[in-house]
Amino acid sequence: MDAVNLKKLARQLKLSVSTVSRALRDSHEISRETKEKVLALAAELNYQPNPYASSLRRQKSRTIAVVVPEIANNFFSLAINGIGSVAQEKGYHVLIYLTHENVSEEISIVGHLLSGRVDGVLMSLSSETGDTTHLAELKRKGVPIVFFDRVCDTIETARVTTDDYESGFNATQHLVDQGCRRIAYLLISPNLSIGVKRMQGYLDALKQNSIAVDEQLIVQGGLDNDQNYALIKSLLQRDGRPDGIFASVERLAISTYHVCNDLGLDIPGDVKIISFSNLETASLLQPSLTTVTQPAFDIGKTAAMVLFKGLDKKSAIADEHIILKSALIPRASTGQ
Amino acid sequence: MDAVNLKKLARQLKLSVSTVSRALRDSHEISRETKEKVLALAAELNYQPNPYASSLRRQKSRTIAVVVPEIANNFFSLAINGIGSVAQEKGYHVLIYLTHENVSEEISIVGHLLSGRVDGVLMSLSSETGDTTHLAELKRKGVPIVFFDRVCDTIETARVTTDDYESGFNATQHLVDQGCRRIAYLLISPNLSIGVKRMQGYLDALKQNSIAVDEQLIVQGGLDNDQNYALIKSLLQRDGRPDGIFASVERLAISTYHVCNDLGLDIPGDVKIISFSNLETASLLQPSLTTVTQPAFDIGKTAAMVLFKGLDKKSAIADEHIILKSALIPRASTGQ
DNA sequence: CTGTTAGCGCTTTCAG
DNA sequence: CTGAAAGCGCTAACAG
Repeated sequence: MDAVNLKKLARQLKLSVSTVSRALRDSHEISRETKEKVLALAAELNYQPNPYASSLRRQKSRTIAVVVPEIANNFFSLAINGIGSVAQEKGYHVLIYLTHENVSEEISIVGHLLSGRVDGVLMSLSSETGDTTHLAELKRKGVPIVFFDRVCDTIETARVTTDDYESGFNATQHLVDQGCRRIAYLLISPNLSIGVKRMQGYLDALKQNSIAVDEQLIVQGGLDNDQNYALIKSLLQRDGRPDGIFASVERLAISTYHVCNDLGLDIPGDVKIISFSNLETASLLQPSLTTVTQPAFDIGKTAAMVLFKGLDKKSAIADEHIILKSALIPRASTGQ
Repeated sequence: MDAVNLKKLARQLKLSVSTVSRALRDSHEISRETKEKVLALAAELNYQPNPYASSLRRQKSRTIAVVVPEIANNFFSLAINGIGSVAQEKGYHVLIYLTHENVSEEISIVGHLLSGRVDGVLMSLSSETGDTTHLAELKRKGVPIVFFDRVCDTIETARVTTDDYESGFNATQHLVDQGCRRIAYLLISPNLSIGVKRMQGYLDALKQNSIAVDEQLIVQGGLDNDQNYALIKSLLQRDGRPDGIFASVERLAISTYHVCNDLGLDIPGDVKIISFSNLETASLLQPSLTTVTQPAFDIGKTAAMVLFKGLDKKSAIADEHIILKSALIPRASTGQ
């Protein structure tokens, strides 16, 4: 009984379904009065077009998928905010898929996306993802993809990241400038573009300062916080303990704080720490963390804009790499 | 050329479209060999059913909407995780909508949801939401809704929250037990069920301890952190400064920390603080925050389960209030 | 067990 | 400017 559809509007207005449809889409080949009548009744009955009928017919859904490893993570939350802001403005709907840092889940999700459910995909890779044939397949099937943050360089499409190499370099240089000579680098996965590029910056900064690389100081953690805690603890208990630590992700910096706390190490007296982190979290830490802060919201927003530009023009997404600058912030200010 | 659909499979197998359809849905009225042949070809061609055709025909989309005020907020992120875990298991897709704590956005989103795009809605109200006719309308149109955390008591449907009243009471009692007598209560909106119920617990706890309520100690902040900072600062600079503060949301506790820091007030020496907060954030604060921790993941999971139960049975969602216990944790442990 | 048929609600030719 | 008709891909009667 409820179901307000075109047929009902047409019957009530004594018009054909197609005329009503055109009037609602503001077609130029409909008279002004007819349009007004149609719009008026549509508003009165609160007509909502059936999105699935429309999607089926037009072969586009005005829906995009956002595929991220996790959501309880300030970076991804902010990025999703950015994506949402432009999606909403463009009248697109956003489906969220979480891989939980898990390739098999990622593959299964990407498989679903072959169905035409979405017009495009925004994606940040899981830390387990090494092989990328599932992504190549998605691309091959013509689904527009834009990668953000954790990108895939082997697929010809747009990537949006921060200046990972430069900020890795600068972060390391910052520690050197503070007098550090034994600088550790913490990462969570060798698969991830971000960890690798930031590390390249780290290595080059060391070289430029004529500091020998000590493999022992490069620590690869994982997804398990307890394990990371243990790894970092043993790093800080070794003789020849590092005097500086560069954490390539926030979570590792937090574990480092906990370790220092428990070992009674003074920050920054005994060990200086710099990390990729968002400011809010950093400002909670005492003494506050020196951070490299990514413009997470803007990364999401930019990635979405690039995708929509492609969708609007119905052209393939350009194979470009957009790099947004992150900021090195020596000390997060506390309150205001 | 690509488009693998039922017609193509049928042609290639010399079967009718309906037989193929039934075989894929594992109907019991199809022979085993036919099924196997169909499944084999479907797998080979990597057939993905068109979700929109199916949704249109069946009038259900296997999609739910999650409407939340924001996403860069640990509680909602975790709740969405919980929702996602059960949605994925049930084969449902999750559309995310953000209201940004804004009624007008909420109304517009709810309006979209009248279209039949989703089979059900999981929702946490914006802090501005006073009038709820848009929600009543959604309910009236037959869209199943489950509220979680920030619920709407005037709509007959399921609500999932923590024990807001009890934990408000216990939090206040905890401060009294610590020797506090001038206990302030911080909230962000008088519209929100959570703020009100927690406050009722606060008031009753004071009464039970024969402590007079001082209206001056009930501070209503808002969405702007700077303003909250200022309000809390003036609260702590008054003569007759509170000796205990109960923040009904994490964000207000963090502002309180910043104020105390800047005013040189010792926590918990000068003022004791307890707040609804997640443990991870609390453990970053020094000295660590005494918290009331909500089972955010489980709240999301439970809300989703209640919704899916209704969808499975095609019955209306029961008008029930499910209450999950939150935990009062005197001190977040640091490391590990 | 399999096929034929009739739509779901919408957009879009093609005719007037 | 408006209408009639076809069809997007799938499902579900209804036949056989």
